[in-house]
Amino acid sequence: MTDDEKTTASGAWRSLGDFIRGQRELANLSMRQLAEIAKISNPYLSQVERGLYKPSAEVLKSIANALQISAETMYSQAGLLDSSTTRENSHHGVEHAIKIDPRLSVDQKEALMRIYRSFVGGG
Amino acid sequence: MTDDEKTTASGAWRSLGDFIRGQRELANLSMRQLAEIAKISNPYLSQVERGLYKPSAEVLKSIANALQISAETMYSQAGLLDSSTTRENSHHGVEHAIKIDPRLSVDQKEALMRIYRSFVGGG
DNA sequence: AGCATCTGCTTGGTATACTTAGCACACCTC
DNA sequence: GAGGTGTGCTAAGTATACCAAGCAGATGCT
Repeated sequence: MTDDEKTTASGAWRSLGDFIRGQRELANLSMRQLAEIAKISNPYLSQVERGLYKPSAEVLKSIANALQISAETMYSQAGLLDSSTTRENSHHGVEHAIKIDPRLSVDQKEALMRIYRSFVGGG
Repeated sequence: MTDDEKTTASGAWRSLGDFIRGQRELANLSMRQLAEIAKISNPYLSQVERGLYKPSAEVLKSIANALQISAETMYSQAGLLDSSTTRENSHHGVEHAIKIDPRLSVDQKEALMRIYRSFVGGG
């Protein structure tokens, strides 16, 4: 590990900072302005842009919001969305949909899964 | 502010915890097992599931990974993705997924639909 | 009974995300 | 020149995310 690259703020987070700074300059906002809108402190924004800290998802979302870009893009830049999972959920289709349905209880999910699997033969 | 509802862990985070616990039970994993896979400590997982802490996006992603669900779904549950990005996930979920599954026959689809609707109360 | 081994949870500490106050330099206006 | 306002950055503190050690109850085995 070099001095340039601290354990807490290496690689991806640095490029995320660059990305944010780029977007901020593109929007013609000063650090204090953006910080104000995003409801974070300007020193903190400074550290984030230079890759010294890895901001929490909440902050990330807030910044994305302030910069008028989608939170998804932000997370993607931050490496928080895995490449494969980004767009297509068609992979697991039914099973995935059952899993994440908030209206089903655990027992109901298990029942549906069992039936579905018996239908398609797999798994 | 009441004693039941601490400032740091109210509302949305609690339901996120419930969601995680549900998924964990669905996968038949103990806390220690899931914690092991997700590379977090089991006490921490305990607190998260009970809504005492709001986990960072990294942890969220790791848990999602361990539970074999998409990080996007996780963030969505955590309220970290704005409404616009939630699109195809929970909205037409199960019914749509069943409809377009090529491995199911028409009869099987109807059966699954009937069961699903009976679970969620007719919709 | 007694020991082994699960389960989830509590406690107390460390690491780090985040803030409030303030520095140093640049560009104005008087 | 001195004072005012803009920029980004540093330093020191607080809040909180996260971990290691260990407790209490449930189950099972001999």
